[in-house]
Amino acid sequence: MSFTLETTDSKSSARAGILHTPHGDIPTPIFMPVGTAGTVKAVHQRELREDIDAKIILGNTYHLYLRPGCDILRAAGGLHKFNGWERPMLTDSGGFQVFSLADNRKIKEEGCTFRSHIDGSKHLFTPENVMDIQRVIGADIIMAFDECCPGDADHRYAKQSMELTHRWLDRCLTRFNATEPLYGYDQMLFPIVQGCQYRDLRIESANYIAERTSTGCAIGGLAVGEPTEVMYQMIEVVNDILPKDKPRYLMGVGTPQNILEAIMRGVDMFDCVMPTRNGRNGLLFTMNGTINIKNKKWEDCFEPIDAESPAEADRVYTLAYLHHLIRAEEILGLQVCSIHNLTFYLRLVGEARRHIIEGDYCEWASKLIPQLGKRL
RNA sequence: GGGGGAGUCGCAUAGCGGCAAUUGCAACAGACUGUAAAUCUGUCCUCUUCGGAGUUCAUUGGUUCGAGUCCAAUCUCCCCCA
Repeated sequence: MSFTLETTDSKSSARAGILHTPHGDIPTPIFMPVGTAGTVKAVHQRELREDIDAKIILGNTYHLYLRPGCDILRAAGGLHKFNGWERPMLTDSGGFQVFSLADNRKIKEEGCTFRSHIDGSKHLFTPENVMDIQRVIGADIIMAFDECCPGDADHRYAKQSMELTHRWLDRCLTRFNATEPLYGYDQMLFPIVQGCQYRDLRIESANYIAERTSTGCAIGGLAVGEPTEVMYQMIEVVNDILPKDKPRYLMGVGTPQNILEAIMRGVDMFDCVMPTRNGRNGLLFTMNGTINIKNKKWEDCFEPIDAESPAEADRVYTLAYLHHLIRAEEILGLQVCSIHNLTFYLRLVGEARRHIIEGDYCEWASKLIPQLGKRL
């Protein structure tokens, strides 16, 4: 299990590579569709494989632990067997839920206690049991348990939070190294850089993580309320320190523009709920900007959603029809929007990779970024 | 023909003397970044320099300081009995 760095752009930090996993190779830069509960919402696996051509999808430790639970996942033989996805998977550790479910949790040195959003029951997540749960889920790449620090945290809080995340990382590593994979293939553990929007903390954290990874590094705690420019600066600071021969995963980001900017700064892997969630809410991403398909202006636009798309839904259905589906709250509308957006995201990173290899990434990206931000 | 009931901002509703007027739907926009999200927010009589201003509750007239609310007549619709 390793990472092959193929090309580094001469005018930026952009890279093209291949991440090797037990369930297949992943070309980078890559976007990973989010499948929190063991399913990419509203998307069948056939479409995920054949139309979208997702190389790797995510699952979530917190959500899968609560439902269906470890007993079922273990009995199924892991999440790959349970949901039938034969390509690589990555699980987030529940660190994001420390942030997003802040009203239902309490952080302690030992770990984080959650009040289940499903039935109110209490659950303690520790670095140790989060490793154990991710062994049971069996994803190819698993994440360290961290605290995703809010973007507006003050320096004092951000420092304490980062130091806690570092101590938790050491415990994750100890447990991970003391346990064996359950299903006959290796798993990779990615540690996570924190430090909020503070340069000194990001530097400290990047160094800490760089010394402790053997597989890849994640950058967390970004796109959580701080200005976009600050996020870009933090990515630069961190990627200057992280090992060049290992993949860098920017967690939870982001818009198409964010992704191109981050690739330029040396990021290799992305995930985000944006294409699926915004898709279900009627927002389509295109190379020319975004479309709010709910808007009246699309009611009589009988053009295909995207005639050039590899996804059948994009070629077969028109914008007017999709407008109708979403207006009528038909389930197919959610499916088509999700398929469209994910196909777009995967094509975007695929194009990025091609331009990195061909040597004109910066020209291509700088021209495209302003287009992507437009509203159609 | 007789008796009873009802007319409120696109539709459906609330309203029982101090109201530009409740709620739902529809409509028109916006938000969404390691998913408590097929969710949430705003606007929704007219004009506005966003402070307000002006017209409203079938129609007309009346009572009252004040009427969507009370009274009378008219118009329309629904139900029951002949």
